Amino acid sequence: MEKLTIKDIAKQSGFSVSTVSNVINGKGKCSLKTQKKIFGLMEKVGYKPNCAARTLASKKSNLIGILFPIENEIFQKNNYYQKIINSITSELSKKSYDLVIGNNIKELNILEWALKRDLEGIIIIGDLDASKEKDLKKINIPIVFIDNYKNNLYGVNYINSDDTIGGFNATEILAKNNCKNIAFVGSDDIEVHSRRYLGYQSALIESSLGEERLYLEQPSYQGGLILGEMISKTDIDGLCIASDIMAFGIISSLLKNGKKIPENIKIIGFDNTDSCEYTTPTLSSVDLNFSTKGIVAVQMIFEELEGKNFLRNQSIDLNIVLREIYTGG
Amino acid sequence: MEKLTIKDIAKQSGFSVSTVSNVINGKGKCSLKTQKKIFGLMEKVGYKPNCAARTLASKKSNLIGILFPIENEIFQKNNYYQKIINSITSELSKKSYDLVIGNNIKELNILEWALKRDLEGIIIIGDLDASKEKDLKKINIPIVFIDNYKNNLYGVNYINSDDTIGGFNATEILAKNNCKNIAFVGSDDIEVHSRRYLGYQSALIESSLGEERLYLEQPSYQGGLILGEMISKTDIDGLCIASDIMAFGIISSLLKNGKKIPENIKIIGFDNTDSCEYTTPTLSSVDLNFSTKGIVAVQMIFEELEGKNFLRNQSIDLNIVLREIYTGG
DNA sequence: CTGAAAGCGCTAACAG
DNA sequence: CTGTTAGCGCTTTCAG
Repeated sequence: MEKLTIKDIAKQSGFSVSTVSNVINGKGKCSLKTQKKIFGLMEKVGYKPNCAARTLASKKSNLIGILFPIENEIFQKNNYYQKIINSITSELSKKSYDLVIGNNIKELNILEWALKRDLEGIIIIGDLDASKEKDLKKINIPIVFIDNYKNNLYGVNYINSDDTIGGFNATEILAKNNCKNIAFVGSDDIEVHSRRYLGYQSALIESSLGEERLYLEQPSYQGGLILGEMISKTDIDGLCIASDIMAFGIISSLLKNGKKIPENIKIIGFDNTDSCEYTTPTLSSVDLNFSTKGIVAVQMIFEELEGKNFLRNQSIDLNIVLREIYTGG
Repeated sequence: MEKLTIKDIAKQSGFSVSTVSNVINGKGKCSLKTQKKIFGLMEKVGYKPNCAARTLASKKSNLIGILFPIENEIFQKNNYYQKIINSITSELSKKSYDLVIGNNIKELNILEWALKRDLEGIIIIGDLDASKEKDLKKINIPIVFIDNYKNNLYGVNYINSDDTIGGFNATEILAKNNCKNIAFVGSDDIEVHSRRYLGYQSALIESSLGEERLYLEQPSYQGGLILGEMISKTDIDGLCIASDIMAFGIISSLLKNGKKIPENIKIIGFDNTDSCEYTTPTLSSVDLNFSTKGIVAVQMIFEELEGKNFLRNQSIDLNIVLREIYTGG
């Protein structure tokens, strides 16, 4: 564990400290020769500028913070983390930024955290306690919300899916596959579910299909089990379910009640969780493109950092992954 | 975005900078009164010491790095991230440390990363490129490997599961549930699978059950599908499968070939992925206790940092989660 | 294009 | 118990 400093590089290369610094940061103009010499030496001896010193002197920490809704079960069950984290870190690495994870979002004072770590940007997944919103206003670094549907805060960026279109498309696919009695399943508690329901409604009208059928329950596997029991006693032949987890519960109840899937009932869920591939039959589902959201979040932050910022409310296309349940087995 | 410094606190409290610093860091002895006054003021004005300055002066960055095997599919499918990250960050928050995620493990020079960020510890999940091992030797901060089974490196800590016991216990449960022809499924490529196989072998002997039956394939859903076809033509009535993902493929094939689960075949998988709860029937599985591993990793690092370190190779108990497939439905 | 010198905010001796 | 002061390693004026 050597500890080379910029002075060592200056001495060994024969240039002054400030020249080395300029070369490293691409400031001031140095001859290409000088640059090559200095970069060459740095590479050779394995020198990397110390982040703390750099941050202290320039306030550039090369650090982006991320906050997860650890108390939110839906997020926890969705393999959100790896998709988001992998895409964010790989995008950040292009400019050699690192990602710091906020300790326990409940107790964390976001403003103080941003200040003490000199964060250059913050990405927040899901909903945020209303009590923290006022903190956000005092923070003057780029902030991006992903999948937060309250988008009423001034001065921050939002990245979401167009859930209404998702509901519409899913329902339309069911209709095109000869479903005549399509029901919608969701939860009262969840904002996005109501948007998906809106899409469902439009699609019914568009397809001239009869009255709406709405089933509401807790957004859990258990909730799904309960609804599955009820639904198995109806003539419903198509289901647009706002959450895969609920869908799995419903499927379980339907199968136990002798329904055949997809012969009797065709189903499309939301979230495209990994489990969709592993159930029998496999489940078609609307993918919310977490990876893309992560990449876009980073790009937004960098753009705002570079001054070409205009705050945005961006919608990321979703796509429906069709599996057995759709194809008709 | 105010920018209070330690000087402001010193001035406002009437004490000197060093006294304030001492109070913050619990160094030297200050009267309780002084402490209360200073902490009270800090709280009141919302002052938090700047990390960069602190790190520069003391080398204490309060930062732990983590490296994920982003190229490893098995890890990606296992909801590893949230369990590990949640447990690690919550444990770190007790001492107000933060977690930094390493950019793309492939290109990352771990030593340089540790040096430039003044990391105080590193947690590495899964296998590491052999090419990076030599880097590790030059790093003199605590390093903990989780679920790396090469444990042959000197000077680092390892946290693993006792997979042999896992294989033994799973097989024993099947035997006690009247399975007479129990087969083991795994993949040649994966180190831990062979340990689980060892446990399976012992359990067969222990239960005086006939000859071993070993099925090897790619550790994927596809691999499972292939094996399921083969297995459905045999008299096997119990399966110990070293990977849930393979199990899901096998189950799919078995069901399609008219086998009833668990009536005809009882199955126990490994990893206890979320999907186990969502399949019909639900799948029993050996849980590898990722959360516990995360907590223990942090504790090991802190202990080593505090000098009470002795390098360890610690095994975390695993537990089998029994679901429908075991109960007999 | 290059060099000298003043800090960034904090810690860590070392006096008092 | 408390105050002064010299850096930590880097960036950034500002002269040359």
